[in-house]
Amino acid sequence: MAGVRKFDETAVIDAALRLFWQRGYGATAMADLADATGVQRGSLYNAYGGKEQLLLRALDRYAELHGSAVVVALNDPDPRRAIGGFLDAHMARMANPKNPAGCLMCQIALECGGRHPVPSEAVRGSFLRTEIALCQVLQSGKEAGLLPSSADAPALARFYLGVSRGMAVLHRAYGDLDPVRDVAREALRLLDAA
Amino acid sequence: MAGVRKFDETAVIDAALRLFWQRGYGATAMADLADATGVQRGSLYNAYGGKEQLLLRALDRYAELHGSAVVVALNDPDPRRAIGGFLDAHMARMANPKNPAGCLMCQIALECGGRHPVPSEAVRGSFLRTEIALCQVLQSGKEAGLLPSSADAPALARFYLGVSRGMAVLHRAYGDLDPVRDVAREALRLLDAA
DNA sequence: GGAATTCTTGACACTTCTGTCAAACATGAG
DNA sequence: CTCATGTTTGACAGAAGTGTCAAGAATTCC
Repeated sequence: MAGVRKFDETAVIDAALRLFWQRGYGATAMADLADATGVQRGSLYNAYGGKEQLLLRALDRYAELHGSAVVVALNDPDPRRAIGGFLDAHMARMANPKNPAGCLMCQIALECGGRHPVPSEAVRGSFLRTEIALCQVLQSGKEAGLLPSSADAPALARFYLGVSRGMAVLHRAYGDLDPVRDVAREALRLLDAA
Repeated sequence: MAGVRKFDETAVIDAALRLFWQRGYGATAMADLADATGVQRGSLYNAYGGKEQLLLRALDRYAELHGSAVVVALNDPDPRRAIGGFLDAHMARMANPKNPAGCLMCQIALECGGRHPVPSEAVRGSFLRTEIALCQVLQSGKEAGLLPSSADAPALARFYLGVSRGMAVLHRAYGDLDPVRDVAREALRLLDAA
């Protein structure tokens, strides 16, 4: 193999991740990416094929960077701690001033919904995987007697998924973490109830 | 006043509402609006000034069309019924196949966050008003003894605001109302607990 | 009816974006 | 050293978008 790639591929994907997250898909131009990375536009097309593929790579990278904390949290066998950690992981991401506000997945879900089937499907898959992981924790907790037998694990999983998405929207709209903390705290109380 | 406006202004705003909701702000071109309404682009600029002002009008119209049901629901003195009605109003909007998926306010909150201060502020104001209305219902309910005195009305208000936003994101991502219903049902249980 | 005022229309200038390509370049294999 | 292969570069073509404007059209007021 001759003609070796000169730029740092991870740096390019990270820049794409950041720009798509900050500005959205449509408002991020290939030229912005070229500016941010110092890589020529032509090279980006050569290496990745186009903007949409770059978005898909960015979505994967996002899951890799920010999904792992979520997965770790959900490994806790105690559902209350697991869900608490799940919400905390989201809040930690939002509290980090290096990250843009909100959540890339929500951003893309809303912007690309319908109009860009491929990234939409990727986001849907990510949501679904989260839902399943939440459901497993809740189901196990129920079987271990840590949750009342009346608890509806699939519905609760969707609930906490929805709550986490709502937190991201509020963070983006308000630019403040306080309301987000309130949402998480109240949401968690649902597991204490019984 | 001579030279009377020929087109139906409400129809134009409604078309703008629909397009911005469906496609987002950036992806909707003035030409799309011209096509959708049969009004020439130049007339739209003459009448409204530009795209951003049209968005603001659309946001107002959205609040007028879809906010009233929410307000009515929150007039109920029983907080549980009020919040239930609040969530139902959102679900009724999403269940209507004539409406695009999700929620225009969320769409704009995410897309315009930071980059377009004026509409962002409009959305933030709408969120804030909802929060206040929710808080009042909860506070009154607390004072009437319909909620435990331990209930944190401002936090619960933010919680239900966040839940409603999360429901919109899930609706947009999944294109299905079932997960949304689960979220609402579980969220409402928080008021039963005590 | 005439005049003033406002709206409409189509065209224009300008900017921005996407995607492509040929030529120049660099590097590893033989 | 030479060649083959893949990368970089800068330019190009084309599409789409925004906002503006002068000329024409229509309508109300006097």
